[in-house]
Amino acid sequence: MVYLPIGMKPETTAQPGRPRAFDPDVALDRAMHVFWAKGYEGAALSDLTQAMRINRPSLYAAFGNKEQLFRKVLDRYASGPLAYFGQALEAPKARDVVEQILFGAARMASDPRLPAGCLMVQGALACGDSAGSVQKETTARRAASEIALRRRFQRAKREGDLPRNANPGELASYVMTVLHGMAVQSAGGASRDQLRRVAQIALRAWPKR
Amino acid sequence: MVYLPIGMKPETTAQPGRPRAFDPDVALDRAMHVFWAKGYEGAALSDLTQAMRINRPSLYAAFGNKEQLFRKVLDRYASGPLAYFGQALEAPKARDVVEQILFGAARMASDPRLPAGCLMVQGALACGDSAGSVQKETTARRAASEIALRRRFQRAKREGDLPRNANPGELASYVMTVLHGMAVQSAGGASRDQLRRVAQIALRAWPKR
DNA sequence: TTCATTGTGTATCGATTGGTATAAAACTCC
DNA sequence: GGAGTTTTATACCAATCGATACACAATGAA
Repeated sequence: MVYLPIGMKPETTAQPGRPRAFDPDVALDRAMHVFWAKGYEGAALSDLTQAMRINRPSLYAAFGNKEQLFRKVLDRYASGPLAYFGQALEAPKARDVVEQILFGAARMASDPRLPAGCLMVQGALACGDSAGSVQKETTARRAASEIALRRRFQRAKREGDLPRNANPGELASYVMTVLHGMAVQSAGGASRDQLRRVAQIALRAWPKR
Repeated sequence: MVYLPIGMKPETTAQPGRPRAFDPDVALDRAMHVFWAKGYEGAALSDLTQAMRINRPSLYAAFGNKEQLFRKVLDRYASGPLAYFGQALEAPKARDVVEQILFGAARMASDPRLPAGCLMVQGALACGDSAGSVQKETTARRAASEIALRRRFQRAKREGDLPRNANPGELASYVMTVLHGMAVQSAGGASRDQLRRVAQIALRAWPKR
């Protein structure tokens, strides 16, 4: 164990050996775009290395293998394009949470700088046996988001922010359903305005206070 | 051109050559299950031939190639498991149409005899370049369903079945969004009851007459 | 400089992919 | 019983898949 000087990141300490010629975060972003657009199975290693502008051995040395790279991409996706979801959970009212999630999805899914749809949905929705592990991973992350949303609605119910007969689990499942449906619509070419109109209609199902 | 005897199907006429040892429709059903569970790219030819219980040359002789087999599977899917959609369009009221679509989806997506989710959604949502053609096909079919639904709502509006300020296009887009979202939820393991509760909530957004 | 260490680039690995060539088997027609 | 025709079964094809071996380049430490 080496104790690093305070305030000095491990990445910036001088390491012996040849320094890498690429920024891992930039490479991850490029890999994210490929997985996002083509899915886990549809993204060939040649597609990834070409987009990441690194050679194959560099990819394996820096990220392990294709599956581990995908998991790192999922982390980066969650803390990047999907960050609006976690922020939405902090909105003061449950209704605001839902609005921010649905309109945030409409904004992200139609960002011209990003591929259409949602990586958590189309990354590995249905795939062969060799990708079963990453399929479970994306499924688990979607389920985790739904649980977080349910907990948020449970809190809202305690705070009198939702009617006493409201069912937080069902409401969370409904919001996630609309969210995932918007991802499919986006993958099918839906525009930002179309997605926003869908979000507007979906909000009409929200229980009156 | 050969004129066949009246009332005699071409398939039942005696053909020269060795008769095929399998029922093409049964084989198609089995192929449908594979594509449905694994997606177009995730379904290897070895998976297909094993499930269809035919050899590779028989598959190519009977169905062309993998892509043409997938398209034939899509046709069979539309006229089989997805038949409830077309029937729902014939319901007398727009509200009944939506109910039949959403609850029909809940029933189909959780049929234990069928794979989870929806083939039109997870068959080729995001895939590599080689599958771009089938991706366009599934996208086009989803869009065609939305258009059919919009036309049905336009008719409902003319019939006074929907308020004058209702927007058939937006309503159709909303219903398709919920439908596709339910497919994702089903692929993630949602039960029939969960899907039905989601459908119930989604219906609360429907405009009052 | 010299050594140790790490990243880069090329070339390749075995396995699997979608797709066929070929010959035997099973039928109809003559 | 052949002749002609179509399907089946085995074996195989080139291409691509994810993953590496190896030699060399580029750095820090001694």
